[in-house]
Amino acid sequence: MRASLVGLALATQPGSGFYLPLGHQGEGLTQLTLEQALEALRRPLGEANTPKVGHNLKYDYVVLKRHGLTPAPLTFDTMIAEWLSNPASRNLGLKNLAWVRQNIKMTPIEELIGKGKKQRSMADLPIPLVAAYAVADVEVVLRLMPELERELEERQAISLLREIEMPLLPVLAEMEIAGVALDVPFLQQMSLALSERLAALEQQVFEQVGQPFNLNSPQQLSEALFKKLGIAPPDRSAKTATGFYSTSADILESLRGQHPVVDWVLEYRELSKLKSTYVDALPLQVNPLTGRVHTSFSQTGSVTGRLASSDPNLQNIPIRSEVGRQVRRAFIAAPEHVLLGADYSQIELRIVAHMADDQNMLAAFHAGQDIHAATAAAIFGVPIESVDSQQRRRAKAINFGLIYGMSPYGLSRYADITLAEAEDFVEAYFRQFPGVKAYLDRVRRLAAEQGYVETLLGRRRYFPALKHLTDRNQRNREEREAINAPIQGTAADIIKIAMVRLPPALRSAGLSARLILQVHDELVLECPQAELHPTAALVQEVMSQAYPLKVPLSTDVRWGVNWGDMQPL
DNA sequence: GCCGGTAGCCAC
DNA sequence: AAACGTGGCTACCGGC
Repeated sequence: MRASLVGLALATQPGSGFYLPLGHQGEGLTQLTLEQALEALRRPLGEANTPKVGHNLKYDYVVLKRHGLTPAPLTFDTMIAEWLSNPASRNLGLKNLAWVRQNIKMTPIEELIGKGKKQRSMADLPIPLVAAYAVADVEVVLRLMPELERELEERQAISLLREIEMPLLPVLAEMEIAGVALDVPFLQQMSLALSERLAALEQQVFEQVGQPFNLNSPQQLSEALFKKLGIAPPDRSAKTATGFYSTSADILESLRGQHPVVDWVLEYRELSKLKSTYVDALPLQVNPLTGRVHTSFSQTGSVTGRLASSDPNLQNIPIRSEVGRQVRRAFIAAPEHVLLGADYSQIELRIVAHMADDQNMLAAFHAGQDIHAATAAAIFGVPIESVDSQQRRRAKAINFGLIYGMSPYGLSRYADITLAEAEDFVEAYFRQFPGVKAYLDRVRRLAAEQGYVETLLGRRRYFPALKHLTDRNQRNREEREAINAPIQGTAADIIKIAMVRLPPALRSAGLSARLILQVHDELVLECPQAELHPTAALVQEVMSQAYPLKVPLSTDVRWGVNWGDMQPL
């Protein structure tokens, strides 16, 4: 969203490439103005009978779209293809890919523009140099494509590419371009208030410790707490790799009540995290041209099929604490618009119920029950109406643990219960949900035997070494990853289908809402106020019907003028 | 000044 | 802090 167009390299086959210099400093375009050149490109770049392929096409799409050009149809992206073939690939960059797959040594970009402070723009280089570099890029893509296509067919991933990932690409690009509005004065006011509170907390801590130090330094804080104040570390082994006693929130929580500074440090940590990561950082990310924040969605950034968001990451905006929720209130709708949020309810557990074909779990979802309460009722042997909050909380921990490939040990830690209790709960759980038990055993076996696991739509994650692993820790870790991947990945598949279908569905219905964010199980749209109800109904329909399971895909919709205060529809 | 590792923590 | 999955960002800190 910040780049400008310097030139365009195109090729129809290896050896045919050419380069159009469009934005070089004082050179090029001797015959045409930039506007004329862009106008001449408009039709061929959009020509339906001429498929476009490339590497990291979302980047090209965003830059071209900002210059008034919409490349289409986009049929093959070698970066996405490599990632689909192996989501753990470390060769997603074109230069790496060319080397490992074609033995082609490509010139690193630093060799042209340098790096660090002295880095220059492509626009400042001689045109022939840039032309050679850019043409190599497009020709290598054409050389890589047939091999990747064959491999995807072999691995039965070609339909994932054609039906999901390639259609998703322009959807993500449009979301990035749309961006989201931010209430900067609101955040600035918040920043001042946080500064005051942080300074007060810091003073209180310094007075207790007897001297000032850098409260943001875990090492200095460790010294202060466990040496100067003589607080007893809860566990001799709780030292970090650097030899200091850990000061993590977990540890500090367990020390509450032992010394007043502990509460102050915890509050300081919470507030300084929010201030530095969100309150102060987000306003700096507002694009001066659009006045909005444009995240970058990485389509190849996870091993499970999820998206990742960066610069800034808008998939980890706080919500759980009250001050955190305040940050979310800074994300606002444009004038005359509202934000529409739609999220899948318990999608991962529904996927487990479906894939495990567990009759008890399927029945709970069919009955529309609160799944954690229903789980508690099952494992504690009480009627669902008499499940208390502690039972529900423990059942919820087990359900989460299930998705993460839990061990009783991990559960005991997370749910704050003894190991023996955790073992009892897990045993009761599997007795009540035998289909789930059988499913987990099956996934572990398949991961080892065939060397991969896959989602309902065939997205694979490979575990080539699992069969031979003798290291217990390593083996258990890979088994947990193998259990989690099909669950998390199927949820990712499903919301991607909804995202691909939503824009044409909105267009057909004559509605002008735009997708602006995706947060794994949630979509956020910016919607004209007057169109809220029909849009909400359509979004709910498209999401719920994206991929029919044995249980309904329940979708909750909410709206608000900001992302922090949303009310159900 | 740049880079990478570490500690810690935000989200789903 | 850890044998419970997937990510990204900030501050610190030491090396170059």
